Amino acid sequence: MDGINILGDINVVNMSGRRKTSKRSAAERRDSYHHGDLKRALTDAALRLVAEKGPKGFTLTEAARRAGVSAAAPYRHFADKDQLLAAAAEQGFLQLHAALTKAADSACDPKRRLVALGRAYVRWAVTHPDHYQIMFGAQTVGSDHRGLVIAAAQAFNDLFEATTTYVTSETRRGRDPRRHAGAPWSLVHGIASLSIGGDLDHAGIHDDPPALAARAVAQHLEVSSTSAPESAPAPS
Amino acid sequence: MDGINILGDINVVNMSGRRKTSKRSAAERRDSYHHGDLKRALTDAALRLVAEKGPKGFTLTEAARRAGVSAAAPYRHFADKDQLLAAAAEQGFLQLHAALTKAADSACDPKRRLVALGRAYVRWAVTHPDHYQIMFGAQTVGSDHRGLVIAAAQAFNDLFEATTTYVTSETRRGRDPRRHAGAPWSLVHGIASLSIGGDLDHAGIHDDPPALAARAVAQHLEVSSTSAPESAPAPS
DNA sequence: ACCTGAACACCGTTCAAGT
DNA sequence: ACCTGAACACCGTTCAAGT
Repeated sequence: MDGINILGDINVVNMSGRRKTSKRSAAERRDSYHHGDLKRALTDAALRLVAEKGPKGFTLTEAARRAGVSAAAPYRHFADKDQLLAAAAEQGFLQLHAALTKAADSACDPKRRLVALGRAYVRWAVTHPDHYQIMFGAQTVGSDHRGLVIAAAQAFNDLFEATTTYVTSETRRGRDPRRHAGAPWSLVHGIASLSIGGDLDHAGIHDDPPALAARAVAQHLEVSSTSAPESAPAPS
Repeated sequence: MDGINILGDINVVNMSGRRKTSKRSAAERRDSYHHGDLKRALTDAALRLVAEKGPKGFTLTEAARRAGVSAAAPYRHFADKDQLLAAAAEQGFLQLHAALTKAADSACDPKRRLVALGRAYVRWAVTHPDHYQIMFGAQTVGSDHRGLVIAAAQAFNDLFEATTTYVTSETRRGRDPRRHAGAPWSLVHGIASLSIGGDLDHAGIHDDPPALAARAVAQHLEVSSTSAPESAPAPS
């Protein structure tokens, strides 16, 4: 096995020792009968298709074509089309979780942390619109994909934890702090969705979405606070 | 023409005078060669399909089948599948606009009005999840459907107007009040989306979504205000 | 003016057969 | 263990032909 997988790109894997260097298209990159990391190649293709043609532009056949395999090949790795999308969504939630964790570590103050999380959430969403659309297109809840549900819960839990910490530190009655997480979560998801959908732009709201999120979360936590609402906080 | 159209349901229209009362399925309701109001029957079928099987459960063929016509018949009324969805989305935005207008009239105080709008927005969304999913599934922005874009703008404008009125009445610096509409809009859209998607429920947030919206908007407008945040305002 | 029937390309999925 | 090729049902769309 002399093949080397390059994560995040189509793999040039070969069980045999042959080399073919004349062509570079996805279909030509495969030297042997076996692909090597078809699973990854397919989720990557799904992301690219969504980025190019929107959520409805993804088809299993086209993804297989781009990966250079037959239309039946994906079924060795995914039960069906939805399971492929679920796998892509899971990837997304894991990345989002990582981004949120990193943002949370950068702030000690409970309020600043929640603001940082809101900004990081929206920033990740708008820089990965293809992922984000798949994550909330394939309904996370109804999915029977175990990993997806867990990964999504982890990402959302980052917001919940920060909200809980803030609420219990600031408020006199700390009962049911989970209840207070609905608003900030909805706020950042709404900004992300409307921004990716182009609705904010179309309505004449051209603010930088992450900055808008930071401002809005800060304002929501306390009306008289933080930086002046006129000037958005500087991105980290 | 003795046929009478019943808005909001499959029509029992006939150009001829024949009657057929034995069956009641959609396919059997049509007595004559012509349907009568196929356009409406198709958008209704689309809504029902989305309600039953989710946004991906809608197919033009199945909608035609339920309306009792051939798969080719819809093309006399809509250019393609997306145009049918756009028409359904337009209906939705008109209804939402009406609901918001009604809610706005019920409150004079700028702040209470914005709160009422937020509650009405989410209430309409969660009581019409099929419509709402179509409205934000078929991306409103990129659509070449003139009526849809206008209807959507009207609905959003209800929120903008109320926000502008509030901001200029309350704030010292009233420049660019449109900018302040992004947060409340994102908030109510986020609550509506996450609620319809089942994510809020799944995360253990079982609040009544309209009440959550009212609370969150009120809190966003001013932290020390209105009714106690512990008890949700009573629905109108 | 509106609808049907047949046709075509394309997609999701299955399965026997290849490597 | 992984992939291909052929097959089938189904969907979107078109068009000539019916009422």
